[in-house]
Order: sequence, then structure tokens, then C-alpha cells
Amino acid sequence: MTVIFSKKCEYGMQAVLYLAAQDVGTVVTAEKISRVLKIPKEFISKILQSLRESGLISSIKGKSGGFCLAKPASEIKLIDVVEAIDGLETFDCCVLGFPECTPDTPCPVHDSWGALRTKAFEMLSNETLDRLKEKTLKKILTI
Amino acid sequence: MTVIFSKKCEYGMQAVLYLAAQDVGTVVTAEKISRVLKIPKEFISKILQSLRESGLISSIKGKSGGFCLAKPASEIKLIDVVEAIDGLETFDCCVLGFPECTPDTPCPVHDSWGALRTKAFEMLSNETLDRLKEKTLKKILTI
DNA sequence: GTTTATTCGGACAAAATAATCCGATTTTCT
DNA sequence: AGAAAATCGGATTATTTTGTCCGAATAAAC
Repeated sequence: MTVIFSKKCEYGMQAVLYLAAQDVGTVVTAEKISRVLKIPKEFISKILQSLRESGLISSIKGKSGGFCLAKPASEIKLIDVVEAIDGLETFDCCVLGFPECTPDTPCPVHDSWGALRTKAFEMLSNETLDRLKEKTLKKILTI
Repeated sequence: MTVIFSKKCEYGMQAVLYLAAQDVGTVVTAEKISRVLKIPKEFISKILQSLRESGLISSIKGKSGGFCLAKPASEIKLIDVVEAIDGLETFDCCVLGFPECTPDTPCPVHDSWGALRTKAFEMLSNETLDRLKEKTLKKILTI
């Protein structure tokens, strides 16, 4: 069951949070991420590849290769992952599916949803990954 | 592009809002709903059938048949449509896709998302359809 | 230099969602 | 009674999303 984002995007956020929770310089294989987060290995591999193309993470090929953040965790936010995978269109779309839902031609819940949407966006763009490190480590223990 | 709910659910909400915007006693055909809301006819027909099974709307068979609300618009809320079509599971799921996201084993954004989720639920369960009638009629003119 | 463990890339398969088709039934109208 | 216009229900198709397979390239370890 997906709330707002695609499975790809959910898994991508989990993986990036996991990378951000590692000590700086650590390289993690797709296999390990798959095992820890219980995500199908081939699937998370693809997602990691696309996040590398987006420049959010880096990869190292060959034996003892793997993935790590492309920049400090203090410079990455969850919204960056959303943008790279699902795009930001979600934050422009009508929650009732009406076409052209704008301030001029609002749907019946346009205003109340607009406020929520803004808050959701803020939730994902205010905190950087380093500030979520503790919570991420705790959560991972329970998976 | 879907925000939170499936296309089925979005279309269902639109159709029910449209029915609620009619004068009491009016019966509307699937064909008309399809035309006004620009929803594929066969698809909205199926959705209307399932909403009838859920008891939210009534149908009249045969020539001059169609659909209408099963009870006064003042007794129906958008959340009822969501519950009938997508179910309420969305409001229990982790926005990052983590399993078992609970107060005991929260994901990194559990608290902030929890507040939002509550507000989203309220948005859909506070106002009844009759209170959205004006806005619905206005919006329909623009489709 | 061979083995081993990894990423990479492309094709493929499965499952879920969205949409369509068609014939049967029901009811109204002439 | 017969034609017309609607819902009903089941099967089917199309599209998108999710997940898998496999072989090639890369780089470290022995």
C-alpha cells in the first residue's frame, strides 16, 4: 500500500536515509541495502542506479564497490529524492483528480488541500538527512 | 497523475459530488456523468455500480434510469467514498513505506506525517457534500 | 593472471490498475 | 407488442508499475 509516492520512491528514500546514517566514507553494496531494508535486490539496484544518474549518490564499481551519498548528508533532503524519482508534479495535482485545479478554477477542497500540500512539501524539504540520522538508525533496528 | 487516491476513487468522489450538486430527486445517467466529468463511460459505470453496492448511491434500471444519492447530501462525506473504494488503509501507512510504522517503532518523519495525515482525514470527514455544492457547481462549469 | 564480488544495462516477466466490450436484463414510451 | 434507453455483470484488453534475469564490464584479492 502506497500513500503518496511510488514504491520506487519509497524505497529510494529508505535507501538514501540508510546511506546517510552510515559513517562518512562508508560504501554499502546493493545486496546489503536489500537485506537490511527488505527490498528486492534487483529492484533496489535499479533505483540506486537512477539515483546515481540524478547525482544524489555515487557508486564504486568492482569488488568492494557499492554506494554512498554524493555529498554530505547535511546537504540532502528527502524532497530531493522525491524530485529525482517521482518528480514534484504530485504537489501540483488536484487531490480529487479534477483537471486544471487552480486558484481561479478550484475544486471543492482546493484551499484546504493546498494548505496540507504545502505542509507536506515543507516536511520533506525542511530537514536535511543528517538530522534524521538517529531516528533512521533506530528504525532500521526494528525492520 | 494521482496524488493519494486511485483513479477509481478520484472519479468516484467527482461523481458523488456531482450527484450531490443536483436538485433532490434528480436522476443522472452514467452517460451524462461521463460526458460532464470527462470520464470514460464504461469506467465510471463500473465505479457507480460499486458505489451502489456500498450503499452510497442508488440506481434505477431501465429507460429513464440512472443514479442518485442513497441519502441526503447532508449525511455523506468524501471520506465515505474513499472508504468505499480505496479503503482507509492509506491513513495508517508509512509515507516512506517502512513496515510497522507505529509510535513505538516510528520512521524518521512519523510524527510530522502523523499530524498531516490527521488533517487530511479531517478535511475529508468534516464537511458534508451539501456544503460543497456551490463549489462543485462552479468547478463543473470549467471542465 | 585468475578468481571473486561487485555495478551496469538491457531485456523480460508478473502484478496491479485502468479502461473497454458485449450481451442480458429492466423499464419506459409509442 | 415492439423499440429504445438505461443498468448489470462478466470477460477481456491495455497500460503502468513492480519486480526479475542474465550477461558484460570493472576492480580488488589471492
